[in-house]
This record gives sequence, C-alpha cells and structure tokens, in this order.
Amino acid sequence: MSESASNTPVNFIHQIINDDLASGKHSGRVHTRFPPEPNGYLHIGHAKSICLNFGTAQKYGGLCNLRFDDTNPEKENLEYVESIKASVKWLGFDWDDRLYYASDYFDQLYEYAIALIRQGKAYVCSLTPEQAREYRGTLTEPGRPSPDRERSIEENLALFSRMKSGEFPDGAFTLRLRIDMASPNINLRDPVIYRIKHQHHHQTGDTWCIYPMYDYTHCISDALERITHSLCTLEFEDHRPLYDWVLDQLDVPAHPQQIEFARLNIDYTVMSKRKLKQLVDEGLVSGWSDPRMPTLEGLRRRGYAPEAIRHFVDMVGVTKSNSLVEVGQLEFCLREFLDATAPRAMAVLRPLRVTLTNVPAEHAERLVLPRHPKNPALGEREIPFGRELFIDRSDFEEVPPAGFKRLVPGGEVRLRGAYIIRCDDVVKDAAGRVSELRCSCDLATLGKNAEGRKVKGVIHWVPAAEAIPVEVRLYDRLFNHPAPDAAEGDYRDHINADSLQVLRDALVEPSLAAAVPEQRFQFEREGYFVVDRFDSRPDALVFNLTIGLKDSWTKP
RNA sequence: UGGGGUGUCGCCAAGCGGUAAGGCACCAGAUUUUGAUUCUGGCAUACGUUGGUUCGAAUCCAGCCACCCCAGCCA
Repeated sequence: MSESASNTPVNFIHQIINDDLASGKHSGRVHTRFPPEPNGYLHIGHAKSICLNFGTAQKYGGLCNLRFDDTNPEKENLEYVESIKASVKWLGFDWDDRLYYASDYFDQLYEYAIALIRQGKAYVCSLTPEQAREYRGTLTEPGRPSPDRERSIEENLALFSRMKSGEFPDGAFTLRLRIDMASPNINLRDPVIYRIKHQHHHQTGDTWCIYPMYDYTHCISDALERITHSLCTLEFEDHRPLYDWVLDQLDVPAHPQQIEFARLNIDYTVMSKRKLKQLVDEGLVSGWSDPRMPTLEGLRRRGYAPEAIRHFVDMVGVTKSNSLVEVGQLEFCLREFLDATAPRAMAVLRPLRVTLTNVPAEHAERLVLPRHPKNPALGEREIPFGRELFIDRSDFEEVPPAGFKRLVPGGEVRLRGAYIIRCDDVVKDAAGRVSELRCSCDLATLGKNAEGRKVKGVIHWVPAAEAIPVEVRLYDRLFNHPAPDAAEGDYRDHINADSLQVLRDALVEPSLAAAVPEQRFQFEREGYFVVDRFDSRPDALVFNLTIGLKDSWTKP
C-alpha cells in the first residue's frame, strides 16, 4: 500500500482519534466501515470515503468493514453490489472477511424495534405521507402529535407484528420513534423507522415486507459491528442527535462516534448518483464505465491508476468545509504517476507518409530505444528504420505559425531516437491535400548533433512497413462548464459535444504488438494511453487517451 | 426570519494566543533527441466583516455578512 510518507498534517478526524487513543476511549481500538448503498456505481467522491475509512484503519492498525447499506430494495440490485466490491478492490483496499449487509441485521433490528415499543418510545402511525408532512410542521413552526402517538403498547405491538406478517398494503402504516414533535431539529420530530414495502430484496428475498430506515439502521449496524468511529458526510450532521438517541435507548454492544466530513466535489463533472444514472439511462454516455464518467469503473477504463487517485485524495485532505477541487489537481497526480511508470512508445494518430529519398529501399536498420528515459529497469525496445515512415500531420506545416518547431518545407527536424531529416518536396493529391513528404536523411546524425547547425525540433514517427494499425479513442471532459450543477439551465445543457473522437487510422510502433488490456503507455509527445479493457483484441488493439501531456506551447 | 455547519492566495489546505506551512495553478529562468519530465526563483503586511480582550489575535469574546445542509414512508 502506498503508505504515503507524506508530511500532510493530521486531519481533524485523526486528531479526534489521537485524543481517543490517548484517553483510552474505545480501549485503544480503531474500527471503521465503508457503507455504500448498492444503488449505483461508486465514483471518485466515494474514493475519498474509501481512502478515509480504510486508510484510517490502516494507519492505526485497526480494521475497516465493507457494509452494504441495503435498506431500500427498491433502488438496489446485485449488479451494483458486485461493481462496488470490484471498485473497492481495484482502489487497493481489502475488507478480508468483514463483508456485511445491513440486511444481515433485519432480525435484530426488528427485535430492537419491539424493545422500543415496549418502552413506549415507538408507535405505529397511520398517517399518510401527505398528512405526516403536515403534522411535521415547518422549519420555523413546531409539529403536532400524530393522532396515533398515544396508542397503547399492546396495540402497537400487535399492529407492528401484523405489519411484519404482511397484512397491510404499502403505506398503510409506519413505525415511528416517539421523540419530540416540537424539536428545532426536524429529524427528531418522530422520525419513521419502518415502512411497509412489499418488495423483493436482493439479499433477503421475500422474507420481509417491512424495511427499516437509514437513521434507525445505520447506528445499530455500527454498534453491532462495534465500529469506533463512524465517518460520514456533512449532510448527516443533523442526524447525529438521532443516531445517539437511538443507541442511548437500546442495549447495544457499543456506542460509536459519528464524525462528519465534507464530500469531495470536482469541477467539470457531476457527482450525484441521480445524475450519473441519468447520463447512463439517457444514453448520453455508453454506460457506468464510460471512460468519461467520474465513476471508478469509468476512471479505470480511462486508464487512471489507483495510486494516482489515492494520492489525490490524500492531497486534498479532509475537512468540514465544502469545496470544489479543480480536476487539474487530479490530473497532476495522474501525470505524476504515469510519467514515472509508463513505458514510452511512439504512435502516429493522423499519419502522413514520409519517404526518405536517399535511404535505399533495402535499408533495414533496427534502432534500440529505452522504454523509459529515467528508469532503465523498464528495458528497451526495438524499432525498424527504413526508407518509408509516417509522421503526424500536425507535425508538418506548409505555412508555419510563429514559433513552430516542427517540420516545414526546406526545414530540418529530428526523428525521435533516429536521424535528422530535411523536407525537400511536398506531394499533394488531386484535392490539393498534402499526401506525402519527400525528405532526405542525414545519416551522420544518429545519436549526435548535426554538424554546423542546430536542429531544435524533435518529432515522433513509426516505420511504414511494420507499424501496427490501431484504433485510438480521444477523450475530453464530459462537460464544458466548471460547475454543471450550478450552471444556468439543466446540467445536460453543458455537455461537451466533442468529448469523444475516434481515430481509426492510427499507427503504433511494433513493440506494442503484445500490449494487453489495461496496460498503460506514454505515446511520446502525445499523452498517456491505456489498452481498452473491454474492446481491445490482440489483432485489433484499442487505445484510450487517459490524459494528454502538459502542453506549454501557446500557438500565436 | 427555526436548527445544524463553513468562511486563510485563482483551487485545495496547514495553523489550536507569539507575529501567515505545503501542494495545484500561474509567471520568470536553466537543462532536455518528448514544446514532456527535472531544476531554480517569484507568487497572502494578509486570514469574510466590524468592534472588543491582550504586551501580542487567523487563533479568545461579541455583533454583522456570505455560503452550504435539514420539512422522503431516500441514503
């Protein structure tokens, strides 16, 4: 694990844990949990929670559970369960044998509910959702007691039992906590803890037709697992009094401390599951794992490295202030990791034929280049060099803009890892489009400078005969507004229409013939690319652009 | 206008009464057979605001302002 020996100061949660450890609060234990609801795919925002929870456990030599918060079967399914497990593992974390489901506790939760009824702290309510809303009051006015609030314990017990046995239709009754209808905290105004839902559950099948609510389930699940620190996002701050209230009424094995932190937001994307699901359902992207999606599956397919994501999360820190982090920061971490680890290769995205007129057709030289400029351990690769080759169309201009360092008519340029060439002739097709460059090669410039002149430009190339045709998918950000959510109009109005460009005529150097899915490379002077994990085949490679190289050349 | 939170450089973020860390971005140079990488230097008399306490305040107190969250039988 990347035990980032970073000098990042301890965040406020770790300060709390340090204090707890010092005071012996949880008898020296640190036990956290990552509790996703299986109602969608995990995204980069969840990465923060995963790294925080699993990372905290690691840091303190404690444990972290993976627990599915599966109390609403309506929105959940097994596909989501599986993808969540895969994403957590991909990110580099392991829950060992501690995989739990809130639904594992349905029996115990039911018994605890009966205990609450017996204490007169819960009652069966017949108010409809509309009525309940009315009775709840508003932000500034207190609520009123439900007509059922004083129902007898015996009656509540009987009714709750009948709810469970399926005697009533959905919505007929709810079980509510009896707390305080006048509380300034609306969460304490007799919250519903059980509702009737005749709904098949992905874990418990048709065993249940009543399902517990989050507020009631989460604290008890934490307690049963003897979690010490229950980390969640800011919007649950108001729920903490309820979390504590429930545990205070019950005889549970522990009373975990809920601590809230700010969720991660990144610009130029959306992070809500509802919107991500909408993008998928409306076909605006190819699926949850579309390389443009901020989902962990999407980032994975795009070529993001777990190491980079972990470093990023570490870098932005954990606080209670809402923030919008620039994607640039994520991209920095990505490039940093990829630059250090990705083998280099040459790929020509938009080929332009070059014939070296002074090199005989039978010239068959094999150049040997390092796979990495700074890490010799990555080895070397061989590239055939001969009379015919391809360069990228963007590396030649008939009428170059000021500052253009590449090939121009009559000009010279270095072929990366090879020789210096001069463009003697520009051949055009019937339509007037440049179709070929006829150049001469200075055979005295391999590994050394040209004599008597300075050649600044270096361009990449591939040998014509042995280059491998591949498909390249160029990705750009999905939205062209830094805050699609906050922008005027619908967030979909800000989708970047050019976020995907497919190039079918690209060519890569022959050393890439054996590239396998998910293998990452730097295509020199272009960017980092990854072999697509789903669509690439050995005889038809597909590369996804992960992220371009930084480009400081500002064209005039 | 009830309750709960947050406000330190363009973006993150340290700081916990002793006189503004760091990263990203940006700018300027150097090296470079990737206009990449690397390297060097620059980048908040200022901490939402107004008062107060103090020898001394981003840090303590009070008022004000801005922004976020809460009225699901969602999580």
